[in-house]
Amino acid sequence: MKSPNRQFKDAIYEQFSRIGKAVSSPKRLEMLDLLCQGEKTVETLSRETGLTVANTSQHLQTLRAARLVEAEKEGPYVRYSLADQTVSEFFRSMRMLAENRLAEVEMINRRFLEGREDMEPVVRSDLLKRVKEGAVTVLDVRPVEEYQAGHLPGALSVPLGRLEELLASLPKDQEIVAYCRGPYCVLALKAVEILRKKGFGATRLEEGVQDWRAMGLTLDVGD
Amino acid sequence: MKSPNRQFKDAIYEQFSRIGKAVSSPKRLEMLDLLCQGEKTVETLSRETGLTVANTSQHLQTLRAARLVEAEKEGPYVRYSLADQTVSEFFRSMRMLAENRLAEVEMINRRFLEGREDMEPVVRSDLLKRVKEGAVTVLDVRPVEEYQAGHLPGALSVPLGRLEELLASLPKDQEIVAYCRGPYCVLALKAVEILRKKGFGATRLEEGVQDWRAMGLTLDVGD
DNA sequence: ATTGTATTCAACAGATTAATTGAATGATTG
DNA sequence: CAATCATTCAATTAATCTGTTGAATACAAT
Repeated sequence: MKSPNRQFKDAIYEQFSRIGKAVSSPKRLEMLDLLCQGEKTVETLSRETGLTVANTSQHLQTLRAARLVEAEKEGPYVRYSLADQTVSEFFRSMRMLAENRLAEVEMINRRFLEGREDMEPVVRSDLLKRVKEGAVTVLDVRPVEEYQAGHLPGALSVPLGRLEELLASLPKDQEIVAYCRGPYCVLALKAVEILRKKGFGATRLEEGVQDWRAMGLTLDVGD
Repeated sequence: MKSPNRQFKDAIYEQFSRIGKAVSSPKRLEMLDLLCQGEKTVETLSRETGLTVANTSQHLQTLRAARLVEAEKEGPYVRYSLADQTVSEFFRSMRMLAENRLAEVEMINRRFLEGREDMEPVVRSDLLKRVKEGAVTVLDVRPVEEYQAGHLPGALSVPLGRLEELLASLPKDQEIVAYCRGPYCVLALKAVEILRKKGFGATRLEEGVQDWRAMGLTLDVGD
């Protein structure tokens, strides 16, 4: 009974909604965010999200059905990764829409950061220049694999768990800037807390590598 | 029992998912797409989408709860409009992700366009220049209100319903280009069919005004 | 073969959602 | 004041989705 025109529209928007359905679950969004940092196994994602492995696997299959991620068997593991760089851009545009439009996001942020107000994110405009001049040390405090998948030029890989043991190799008299996965990741926050307690002049960089990429800056890959 | 860290993450992704939930329904996406063309009343949207008015109203409230659209009472009507230009950009990024990643979209498109293969979209690179030179006539075949909300510089407003009566005023010897809401809108397709039947040299422009805006081009507003 | 590990499948209960219907609101017009 | 119209609300049903559980697969290592 439907006109071909309506059939066409229904079919098209039905397809579009596959993307929407895939990103309508908080946990899937968390996974996508993690995958934006680099590929990960089911188990890793399960640990990071706090879901059971079976549940994680199912969510990943939902994401795969929407073609947002891809799976690849590697040894005993299955490695999931973003299907495409445009997925990362889409996720970022969604994140920014939420930040712009949903006042709740800022409220939650503020409440969580309560008592760490002094953690103002540093200005990033001339950061790279200062890194090159050796005037500042930039730490990538994410897991090593994520550092290898892409990091800011000149940044050192110092996973949060190994920060304490690497403290000795850091310059006491120089400004230190730590970054992690982005504004909603706590790794850099914790790193700065530790560094300050030990007497370092440390600040947090709010942006993650996705943001740098989106700003048109090139990233270093590997070691 | 949950760590504050986890509570924070859950809360944040919960917020992000509000956007995702809002765009997880085909009908809501169709509405958003329509609202990208300009503000509309509940009734108009109901007519365009083929939903009951009550159902349309409910979907609009879902969109409003996610802060994607805003409602404003105007006389006996309630006018809904996009909350923000970034919503339009987000929708576009979602549309393009679907086009890139979901092969089904192209298949549906091709099947629908079957038999109109000659409707190849025109190259747009030098279109505006040729419009200025008067070498080509551009028709905006959407409803007048949408034309007024924003249209290509130099385009004439010729709503599809009034095309027949306006045929006489169109140049027989000149190239005519028709555009509408975008690649998934059929208005321009129909316009071109009619025009060709009457002996005009007409082609279709696949991009809609959102695409032009995204390309950084300015639009004309009003008459 | 057997064991162990990573992942996936299948089935279920509980929660959420979409569409329908009919009634209610609320403002404007006669 | 009554009537009309656009919109919203409330209640219902059918469908879909999430997370859990326990079993099944696939594949190395022993």
